[in-house]
Amino acid sequence: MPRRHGPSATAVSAGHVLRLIRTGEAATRAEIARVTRLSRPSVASRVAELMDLGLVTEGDHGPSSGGRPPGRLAFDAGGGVVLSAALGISRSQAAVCDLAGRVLARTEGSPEVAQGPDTALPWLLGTWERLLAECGRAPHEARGVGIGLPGTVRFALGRAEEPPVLPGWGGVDIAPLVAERFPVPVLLDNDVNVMALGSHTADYPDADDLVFVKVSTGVGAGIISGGALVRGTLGAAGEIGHIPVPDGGGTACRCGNTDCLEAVAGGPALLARFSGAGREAAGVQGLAAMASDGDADAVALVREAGRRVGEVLAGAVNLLNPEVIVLGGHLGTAFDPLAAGVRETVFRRATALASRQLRIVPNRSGGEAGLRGGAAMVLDHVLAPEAVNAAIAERSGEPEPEKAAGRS
Amino acid sequence: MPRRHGPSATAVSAGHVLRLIRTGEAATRAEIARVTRLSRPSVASRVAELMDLGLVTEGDHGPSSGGRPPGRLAFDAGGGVVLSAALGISRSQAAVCDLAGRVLARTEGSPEVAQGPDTALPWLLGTWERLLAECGRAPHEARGVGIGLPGTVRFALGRAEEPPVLPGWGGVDIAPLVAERFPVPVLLDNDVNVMALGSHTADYPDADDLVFVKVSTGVGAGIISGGALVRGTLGAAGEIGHIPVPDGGGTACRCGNTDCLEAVAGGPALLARFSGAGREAAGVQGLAAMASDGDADAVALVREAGRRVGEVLAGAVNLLNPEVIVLGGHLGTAFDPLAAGVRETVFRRATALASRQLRIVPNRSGGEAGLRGGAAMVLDHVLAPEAVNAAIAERSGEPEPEKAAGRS
DNA sequence: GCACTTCTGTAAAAAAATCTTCAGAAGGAT
DNA sequence: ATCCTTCTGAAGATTTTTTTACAGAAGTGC
Repeated sequence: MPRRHGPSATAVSAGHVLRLIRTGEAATRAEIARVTRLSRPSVASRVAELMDLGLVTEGDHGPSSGGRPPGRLAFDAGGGVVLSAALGISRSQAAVCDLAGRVLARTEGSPEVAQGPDTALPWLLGTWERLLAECGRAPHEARGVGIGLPGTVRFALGRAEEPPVLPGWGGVDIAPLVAERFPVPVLLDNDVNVMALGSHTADYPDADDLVFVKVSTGVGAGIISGGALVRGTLGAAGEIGHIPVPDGGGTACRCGNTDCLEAVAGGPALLARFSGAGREAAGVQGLAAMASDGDADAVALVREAGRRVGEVLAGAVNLLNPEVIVLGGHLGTAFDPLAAGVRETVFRRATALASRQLRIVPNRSGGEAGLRGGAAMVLDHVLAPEAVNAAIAERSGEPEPEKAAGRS
Repeated sequence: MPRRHGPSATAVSAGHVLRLIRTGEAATRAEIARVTRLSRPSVASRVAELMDLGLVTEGDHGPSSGGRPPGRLAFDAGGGVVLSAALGISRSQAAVCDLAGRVLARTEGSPEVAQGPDTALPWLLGTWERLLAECGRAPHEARGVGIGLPGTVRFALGRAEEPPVLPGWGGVDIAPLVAERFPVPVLLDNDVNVMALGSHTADYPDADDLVFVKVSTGVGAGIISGGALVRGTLGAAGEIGHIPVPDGGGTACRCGNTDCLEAVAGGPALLARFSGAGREAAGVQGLAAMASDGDADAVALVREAGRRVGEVLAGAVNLLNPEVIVLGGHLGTAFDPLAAGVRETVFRRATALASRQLRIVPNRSGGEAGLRGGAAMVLDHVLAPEAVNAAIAERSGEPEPEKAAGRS
């Protein structure tokens, strides 16, 4: 049966072919031709374009099925890099990641971030350049930048909401400042949202309904629903730290309310109770370490915190029906006691249906969740079929396809 | 400057042109050409295809800007219909809607639905045919079917989850049964989800983060985040009826738990308390009507119910940061007292940031929310650019573009 | 009333993309 | 070792799509 000419009913672009290769749906030219019903030359042309962009490489030969073995095509994770950062008051991280989202080089430290973008941004840009050199990459190889920072961030606007958690960052248009040095897409989001994205992409890719909970000094959540982040109107979605919990005992929270989850189960509250019982711990991390080591007092405290977090999460489970809840943050490193507490209340308070498929799992990315998430965020954007097609068109067409003259 | 030939960097399909016309971004051929940077003949050809499909009509002449006035293009809402249904235990509705989602003809009643699809489906199909005849439309003009039904529905699977709220409907593949009579896309979802979609599309189209709350016999919510429905793994998202409320007094709920929102603020609970105070009402609707008329006892009761609902919604606000909360359902018709109670607690318990832009508003669609939502659900699907392109390709190409022979 | 401007439609030409055909490469099977 | 099968690349032919060019239609303004 001769195929008809011209584009098929469902046009298959180079970006679409990249998706087939990335997801493993088709690994050789012949396979792509079969799956897409495109002719071999068409496939070859698209693959060549992707190779030009450095997004695809020809790997080892595949298994022969009786004839010449196919050239196995693979997504070229090394064909570029993305820059990633996780900013925080007590800790900041920066990394260079490959196109698969793997961390190639990273740094940690430098708390100058709390002094505002004027001092933090130069540090960040310089750090990225140093990290690029460290792993032998040129700055022009960067294809995108993903940044997570505390507080509510207007993803669409690319800046932090007022009032900011990080002093001085509110209302500042950060993306253009970064783009001066790295003229590529710059994406920003809330730190926990980014961690959720990282956990989803790196550790639980099949869980399209995922809630990432960060339990550290503060308590926050990043919500992924149907594979996409839930951000809310102002970017304030996932702020579970200030949901009131029953039997809070009237504990005052820094937000002005009482019985907030954070005031009851956050790091400072636990540390205060720990020292009230005559024990001492080196911060939240120390407490988590002691709980992991089996210290009875610490375990009890963390488990109780888990119960409190679980009370709020039960509501979230009923509301969102997630598939997995990931426990992250410093207290999340003491996974067993924390999860025990969470499970206790979640499975008691949530409806049978909403919790039927629910799994409560650890953050497998450890301290890299934020960095991986930043990379994943911008990779989603940069590797999307439309973006890839646009990149191909730009490479062989006019350099600047200026916007239409009509109404914006 | 001469334009270059061939497809532009961003291919603009007929489906995309339809979107421009539907959203009002471009209303004339010349305008489309300017916006898309397509040549006039290309635009004309795409417009002609859309006219062939009955999706676009040439309306009255637009205002002249010094020369021949442009032919004003408009989305042809009358170029087809969609069938919509909102099934429930005590009430079922069916409607024929135009392509703008407006209800052309509707019926209400017939509680045979509780006997399972075997008896309800024939009624539904027959009712649709009757309604089609009523508004002078042929069955083949139907382009899609959207159905909302109580309980958790697996949207992707097109059937209700076990155990079903509607007896006999669990696990039944409903879409194929409907498609036998109407060979068009058949979409199913939870009734409240569908109402949320209807409220979003018809009444609050700018609110991309919306929570629709139905307060009737049961209490449930439909969540729209970023313009898309939040469904959850099993389709159980939005089941707020069984979130435990503080100070519930140990009220037993039919689900087995205690202090569920539904057990405290649902219709039966309110009616019981009303009659306990020596008053009588004709069901939930009657109670709502009395509250709307200013009956002091009824108002107090509804307002108290609003407070209870608000306690749960405060958590949802912190979690999802919606822009609007729509109060629907029978009790929602007593909007003022209900909203007063909801506002009271929501704005006390929710964080300042999450509730800063929050509006609590009435369901403006009244009893049509479900019907409009069913139409909106399937229209989203049928009028999507890809679907439109596929329809055009099918019309002038091979009738059955059989699937690729490769792996599924 | 007439020139001008703007918008729309048709036809021919150019460009792009696609497919088919042919030739070569590389391993497995007999 | 030779044939066969499968996969890949290159050139030519064909189709589709798009653009340019031209002609007509329908208002406005002088």
